[in-house]
Amino acid sequence: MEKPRLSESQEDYLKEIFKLREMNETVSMQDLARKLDVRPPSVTGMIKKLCAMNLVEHEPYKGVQLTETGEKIALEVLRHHRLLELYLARHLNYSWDEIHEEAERLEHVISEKFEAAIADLMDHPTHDPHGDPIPTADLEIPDSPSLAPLPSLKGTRSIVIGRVMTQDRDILSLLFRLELTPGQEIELIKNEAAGIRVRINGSQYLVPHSIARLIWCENTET
Amino acid sequence: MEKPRLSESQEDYLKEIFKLREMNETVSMQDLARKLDVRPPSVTGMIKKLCAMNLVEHEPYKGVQLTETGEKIALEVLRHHRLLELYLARHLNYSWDEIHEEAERLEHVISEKFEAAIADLMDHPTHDPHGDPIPTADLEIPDSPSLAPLPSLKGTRSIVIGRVMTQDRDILSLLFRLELTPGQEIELIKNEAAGIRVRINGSQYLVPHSIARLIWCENTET
DNA sequence: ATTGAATTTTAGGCATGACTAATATAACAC
DNA sequence: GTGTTATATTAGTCATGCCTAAAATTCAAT
Ligand SMILES: [Mn+2]
Ligand SMILES: [Mn+2]
Ligand SMILES: [Mn+2]
Ligand SMILES: [Mn+2]
Repeated sequence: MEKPRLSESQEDYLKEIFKLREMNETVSMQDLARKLDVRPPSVTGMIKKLCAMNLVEHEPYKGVQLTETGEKIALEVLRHHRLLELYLARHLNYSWDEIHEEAERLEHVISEKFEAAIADLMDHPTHDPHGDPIPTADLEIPDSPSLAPLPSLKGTRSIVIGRVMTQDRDILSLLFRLELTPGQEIELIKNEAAGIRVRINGSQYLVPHSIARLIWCENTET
Repeated sequence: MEKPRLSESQEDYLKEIFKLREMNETVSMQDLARKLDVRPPSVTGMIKKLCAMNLVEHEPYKGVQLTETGEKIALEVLRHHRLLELYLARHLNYSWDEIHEEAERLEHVISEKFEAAIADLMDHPTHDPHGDPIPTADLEIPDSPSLAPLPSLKGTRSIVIGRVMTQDRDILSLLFRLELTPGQEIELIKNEAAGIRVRINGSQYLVPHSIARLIWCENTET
């Protein structure tokens, strides 16, 4: 059993399969093409290779799945990514919307030593600035509070944002200005046709559904 | 005039040409092949491309030279590399012999934002842990004290190490154990056939010529 | 069951950046 | 000057990872 180091592309494929699997039941070739910003034939080719390496399994028209080994690698890359995001924010004064892009490149390039160094420095954090869980050093996903998308919450009450499900710079920068960030306590006023009305630190907003559905909150039963 | 981002390979070629030029009068295709650890035909091919991009000039059997533009890029990469080395040593607890390898990969991947962030954090340093000058943000080489290789120094006197001319991990780790690092004051005892006899912090060594010639010292005229 | 649409794969190409084997050219020693 | 050696180039391959155009397959709706 060799360990021939994967290419950046291959690492991104595995990582993306993992992330898509977290959301959807099944991961299609097209999903991958969309997320990775390549054409479908490229996905076919790469998946074929990853299959041959026993990193993924593929049932045509049914979906792609990671093998044990493939998942380990995906988690390794994800750990790099999320540790880096937090590090850039905390230690290098990156703003909320800048960290993803930089981490996307660095994740493939840092050594295990680098990973360990920043993890130590930050006291082995469990979540990144977007609320995404950071896999532990032995590649387990840390426990997270159970979360639900903002539009699914009923009643009028006070809740806490746990995670934002986007990496889009424009949306992130908007969320930041609206103080819609993980850890923030918000008051649920009313679920209206156009969006969710909330109060945050005194001021009231109507958060459009397109945005509200990206905001997942701690699901404290009333 | 486009700015199509160079590949890591191309950046390494430019950087290596610059570094070789600092030492030797002329830079041959073979020098490059050796340093970059590729075969000569690969160099021919790449140099041809870099010529077409107006980043280098090449007179066969005479040598390779950077153009203005090529040199700017080389300095940019070199700045990344040396800032990173210092950063890894200072902020992430890397040892002297580990920094080069990591910086070699990171240098191609960090953004200008990252560069500026670590430069700020370290108060715009002028030299890396090996004593190599760090090009400034506007890509000038900072003034360094005039240095000379240890074996070339005459007389018996006290001098200060300014720079070590190697990136070899084994040699670096040796130098570190012997306290032969930039900033270190050493006492020149005698230039012998086998090497240079010196006293450092009380103890005496015979530094073999193969190593001594890598140690450049501030040339304080007696 | 049939048909039309969506999904996926095949076929064929292209750019990069390496390689080996063979050839050409310059430099140098006599 | 000639011949030998070091240096450089050419020619031809290969692996990656992407692409477009076209064909195949499955799904879904009637
Ligand atoms: Mn990536
Ligand atoms: Mn994140
Ligand atoms: Mn490099
Ligand atoms: Mn250095």
